[in-house]
Amino acid sequence: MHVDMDAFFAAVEQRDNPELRGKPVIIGAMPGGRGVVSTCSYEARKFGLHSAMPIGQAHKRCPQGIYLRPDMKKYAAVSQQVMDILASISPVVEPLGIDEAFLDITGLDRLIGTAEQVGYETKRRIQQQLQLTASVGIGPNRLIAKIASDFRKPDGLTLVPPDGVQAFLDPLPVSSLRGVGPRMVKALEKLGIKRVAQLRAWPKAQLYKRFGETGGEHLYRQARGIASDIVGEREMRKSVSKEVTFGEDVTEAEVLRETLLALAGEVGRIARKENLCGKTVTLKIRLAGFETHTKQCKVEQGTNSDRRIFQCAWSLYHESGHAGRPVRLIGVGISDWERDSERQLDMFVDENKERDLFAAVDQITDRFGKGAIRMGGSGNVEKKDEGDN
DNA sequence: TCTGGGGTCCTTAATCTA
DNA sequence: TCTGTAGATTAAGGACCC
Repeated sequence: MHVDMDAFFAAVEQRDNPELRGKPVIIGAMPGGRGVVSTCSYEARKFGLHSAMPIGQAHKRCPQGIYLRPDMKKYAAVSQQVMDILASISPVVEPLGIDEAFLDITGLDRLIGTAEQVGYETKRRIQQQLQLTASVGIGPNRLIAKIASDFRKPDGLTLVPPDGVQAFLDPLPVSSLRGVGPRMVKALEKLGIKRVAQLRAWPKAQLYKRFGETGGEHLYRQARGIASDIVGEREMRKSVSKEVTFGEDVTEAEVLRETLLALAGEVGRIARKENLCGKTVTLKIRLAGFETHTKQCKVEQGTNSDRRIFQCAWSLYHESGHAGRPVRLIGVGISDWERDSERQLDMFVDENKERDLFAAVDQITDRFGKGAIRMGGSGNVEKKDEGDN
């Protein structure tokens, strides 16, 4: 089962401010500045507004709308309440972003009822406890459940039985499928493919030829409703990053330096809070004209220090060859986490540099196991790069 | 005309390594 | 010890998602 909150940010604001109810509410950038619509109420959607629309365009179409900046702290708190309710339905909940989640509802018939009854009960609890509506999709796997929750929005419930998958998918536009965005839609349209049924008619070999092994396989499976039915925990994050778009393009090095320093501080703070040390630092810049570049460098030892992150990013900026050009956006991130065992081994080797090499090898083997080191043919000792040791 | 911020995953080309 | 090569890794860009 997939549960998706309706117009989440806007709905929370409307719930908490009765004067906003029934009105077009737009959460995102403020008109006049740079930015896009994050979420908007269904009243605003009547004017053609939608997520990711440039804020100027939105304001043109709906000048009477109420424009608000997002209050992420508040939404995160409400999100936690939603997740708690979902946890009261099933022990297996996999959050997906702030406003949606997958649930494994296998075997709940004795406890709550049929799959459909589980869906309605979930909606009822969210409505009663939080005064918010959610849309629910139920299917034999993640793909079908996810598409189904989108099928009757807002406040909808769609159940697709295993033998109804193909009939459900066939008439849908290919853009309903996961990973099919504007670019892929265009590419498929060129082949005369607009709906899932048309996609399904294409042989696997042809799809492989046009979209590569990964892309082709992905399309082939999705057109047939084949996907994983495993609901699990959320995996560990793979990167931490912060970026800002300036109100006006910036050329002065001092402003960029100060900004980068602040961003590196934010990244470092989050990494330290989550006990993560990254071995790769990435600088992102977007120049006037929306020309975007990233540049990364490796650090010998994983880091989450503000200073170190900033130093790397700042030298990357100078190496980039873009110094002096007007900058629209600047950002920095870290990734490629250092494993704990890796750090311990590095520290141990550092401490023992001056000692007899072979005595050190014995000690390392004692402490970290035989797999931790390997002797090279010319007698050099290398750190082993795989395995938990 | 305008295009945020925080992510993930894929592709491609260059480089390293067994 | 030298050399060609397959496979892995890295760096950058881009598509996509919420």
